[in-house]
Parts: sequence; structure tokens; C-alpha cells
Amino acid sequence: MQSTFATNVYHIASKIPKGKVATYKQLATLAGKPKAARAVGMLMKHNPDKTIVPCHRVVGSNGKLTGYTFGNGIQAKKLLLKEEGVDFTKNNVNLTTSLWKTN
DNA sequence: ATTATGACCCGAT
DNA sequence: AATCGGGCCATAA
Repeated sequence: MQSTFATNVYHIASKIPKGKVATYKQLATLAGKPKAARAVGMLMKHNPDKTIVPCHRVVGSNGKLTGYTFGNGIQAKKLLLKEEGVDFTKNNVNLTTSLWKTN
């Protein structure tokens, strides 16, 4: 069992729809800690299960791909998102069109 | 229990 | 536009 924050973050991350991406800042904010973007990234790295936590759908607030410890790292992440229909701009995600909007 | 680190973000230069 | 530094959080060792 994990802390409430971690549980919240994982739960939220698991809700990210296919073809969309969320920023660490966004997850942190939704989890209740707008300043914990960093911690969110760490949680993603130590994510309990990739099947329920699509950490590849989480990018930097500027749409920049960061981290990813599986496969070829950033490369694999980029390809995955692209396959899911996320609009890409070079090595960055087009947040204007593919940012996950909660509501 | 304490220290150090990291898949971050923002403002300033 | 690019680079530098500082700040905040939770987790791992």
C-alpha cells in the first residue's frame, strides 16, 4: 500500500485516454500537490504496473518527452504516443491538440 | 532517521 | 532562443 499521493497519481495517470497526454505538473495538481511534479515523475519511474499506469502518456509541461526507462527510452515513448494518435512535433508533443483535458 | 537524487517547473540572465 | 540557478515533493538507499 502506498501513500495517498502516490495512489492518487497512479489512479489519475491510469485515466489518461489513449491519444492524449498529461503533464507531470497536471498530474501533480490533480493529485493535490501542484508543486510535486518532480515526485510524480519519480512515481512514474517506480510505477507499480505499466498496464494500469500508461506512464508513456506523461510528458513535460512544455510537451517535451522526458525519462522513460523501458525499451529505447524516449525513443520508444515517442513511437508509442505517435502510434496512439498523439500529434507530434519533432521530439515534442503538440499539447495544443493532444493535451488531456480533465473535466 | 537522515541524506541524496530524480521521468520537473519557473523565473531570470 | 538558449542557458543558469533556485525551489518543492516524494521515494530510494
